[in-house]
Amino acid sequence: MTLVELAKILKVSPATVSRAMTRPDLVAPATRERILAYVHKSGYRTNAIARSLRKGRTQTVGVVVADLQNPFYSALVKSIEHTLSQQGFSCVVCDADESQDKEQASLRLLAELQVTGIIYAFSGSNLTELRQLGLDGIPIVEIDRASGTEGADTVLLDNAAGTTLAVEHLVALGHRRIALISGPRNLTTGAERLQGFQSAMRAAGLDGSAQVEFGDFRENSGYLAARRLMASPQPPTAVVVANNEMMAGALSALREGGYSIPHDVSLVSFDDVRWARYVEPPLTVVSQPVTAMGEAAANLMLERLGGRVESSARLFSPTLIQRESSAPPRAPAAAGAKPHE
Amino acid sequence: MTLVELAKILKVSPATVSRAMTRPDLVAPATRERILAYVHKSGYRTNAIARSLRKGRTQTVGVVVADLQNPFYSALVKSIEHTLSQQGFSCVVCDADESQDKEQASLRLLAELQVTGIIYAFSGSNLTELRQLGLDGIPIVEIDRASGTEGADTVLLDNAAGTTLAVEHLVALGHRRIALISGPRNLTTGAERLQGFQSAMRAAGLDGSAQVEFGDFRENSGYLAARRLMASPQPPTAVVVANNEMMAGALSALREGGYSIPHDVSLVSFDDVRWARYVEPPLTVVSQPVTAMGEAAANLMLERLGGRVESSARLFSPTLIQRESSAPPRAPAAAGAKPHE
DNA sequence: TTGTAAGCGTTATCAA
DNA sequence: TTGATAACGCTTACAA
Repeated sequence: MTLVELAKILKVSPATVSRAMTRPDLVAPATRERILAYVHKSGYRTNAIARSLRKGRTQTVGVVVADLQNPFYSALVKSIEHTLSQQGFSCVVCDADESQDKEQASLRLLAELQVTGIIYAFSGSNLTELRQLGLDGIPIVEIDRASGTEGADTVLLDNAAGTTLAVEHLVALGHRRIALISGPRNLTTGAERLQGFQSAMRAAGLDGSAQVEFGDFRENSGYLAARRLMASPQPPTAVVVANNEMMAGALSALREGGYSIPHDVSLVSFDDVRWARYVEPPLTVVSQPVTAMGEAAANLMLERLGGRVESSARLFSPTLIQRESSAPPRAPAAAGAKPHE
Repeated sequence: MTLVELAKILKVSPATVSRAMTRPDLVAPATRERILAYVHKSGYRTNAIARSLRKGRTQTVGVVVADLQNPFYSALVKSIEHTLSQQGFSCVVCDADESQDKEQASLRLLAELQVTGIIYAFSGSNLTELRQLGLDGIPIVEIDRASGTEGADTVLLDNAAGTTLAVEHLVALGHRRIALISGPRNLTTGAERLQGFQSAMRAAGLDGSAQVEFGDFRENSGYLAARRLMASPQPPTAVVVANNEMMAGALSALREGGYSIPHDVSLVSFDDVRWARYVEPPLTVVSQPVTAMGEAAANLMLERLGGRVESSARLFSPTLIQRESSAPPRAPAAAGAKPHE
């Protein structure tokens, strides 16, 4: 059923039917009621494709995240979808799978779909290409990870504050040999968490470069990094892990190695995902206000679409949630002390 | 940049440009190369909206799930998106939030968007309305939960086999007082898991109706159900939980109540989500082949769009993964025995 | 092999 | 207040 057919049946012009639905005030009450009644009865639904072509814009927002299965991102997407759908927007969700190729392909597809805006968590694509992808002129909200795209709104965590919180907590417990399992340096979440770690270590009079292992924010890289750390001549007494996926891997590695947590090694990770509190021991984590961040991203997008021109940046603060994976080191770890030697 | 502008610059007709991109074989090699070279250089991207309007169909599939944050569904969505995006399809993802209203609204939106098909996990909407939503004629693949919509393809788990597996495992361990935290009976996953539980109990000579508590597949209902069970005059020695969200709630309740697992009560739940193996104790679960199910759903959709007419049903089998949350009951639970009395 | 022209279902402009 | 008409950007008969 199309609008023209509807008009024919009702013996009015298509324009009138269209107006009755979108600008009811412009239509005489009697006509309006008659039209709306029939529209309702017939189950007619506007063809959004035709409308979009005519209006030159869609009611669709592209959402690109690095990994849909990471509970942090799925919570983010849920929150974004919830906020946008209430305003009549649909979300085309793309999973970049932490891969730049997939991210590029996704952005290309979104450009073709003429999405009215994009909310995305950068996975490393070459930014200059972004504009060439046909995405010029549409609002972009970057979430979690910034790409540096100019003009984009951002919804970010104060990442350095997050690792600082973690380090200070561990130092207060008496740890000196603190390691970091970091994310990639080309992502802001990787670089900033690393930087926060190192400056907090220096502030505590410790060497922040000594024990840093790099992963790719995926489970397996956390596993490997933890193994490397524990195999080193002076294994750390505490490890900070830069995201929840790598933490899962690190946990496996430590269990496999027979280490008791927090007895042999303390652990602090990012993201207060569901399982963090059910795990044994319950994890001390740096928590992000993920629902609020998703809402903020969606609202920034809505504001932009509503006409805001100047770009806006929202920075959220992490909080430390102390649980049982962090405790004082087994023996006072005097700097340079080498047990078993 | 539109196709017409492109044509003007290249001094060919729009039709030729279109053909060069979509049916290259119909264009003379020289013209074709000249066109494609410039298309590439200019960064021109087809306007999918215009194309869809003209062709009468989109390359967009609607995906509706009950709860994006439930790791089972996010894994499903990831798998679906992965498979479909490789074929050039986009996914509009909607979170029904276990609510029929939201589900209806989502389906309405998808109808307007002219999605070319819908993959969805039913949340209880009135089926007859589905057709009136303007969704008639497009392929529907139901996943996880069936609504009974005729003509729809289905990708389902053998749910009854799942609870049967759980009950048989617990009976073999010596349990007699086995309870179920069930999902809602109006969802097939709720009804079938309940039915499998009851028939397996009867097969073991036990009363399957005695201890069944109903939840809504969300965390809090699992918490409440577990509390009710443990407060009963004869608390169960083992509990089967019908999904992972309610399991999280049940776990909280049991820990709060000071019960030791599996010493005081054994636990078996559904869905081998990430945290099931990191939790203390690691959970015995009925596992679904979630990635394969997502792929199957996406492939059924692609086949349908490719022309298959007869409907197709894929049934997947659950497997039991034994971990440490299930063990023999503390004392041999002779039927009718009432310790402490 | 290429061009012309119609049309997909809306909405905006203008005229009545 | 309503209607006629053009246009959004593309694809596809059909014609040349």
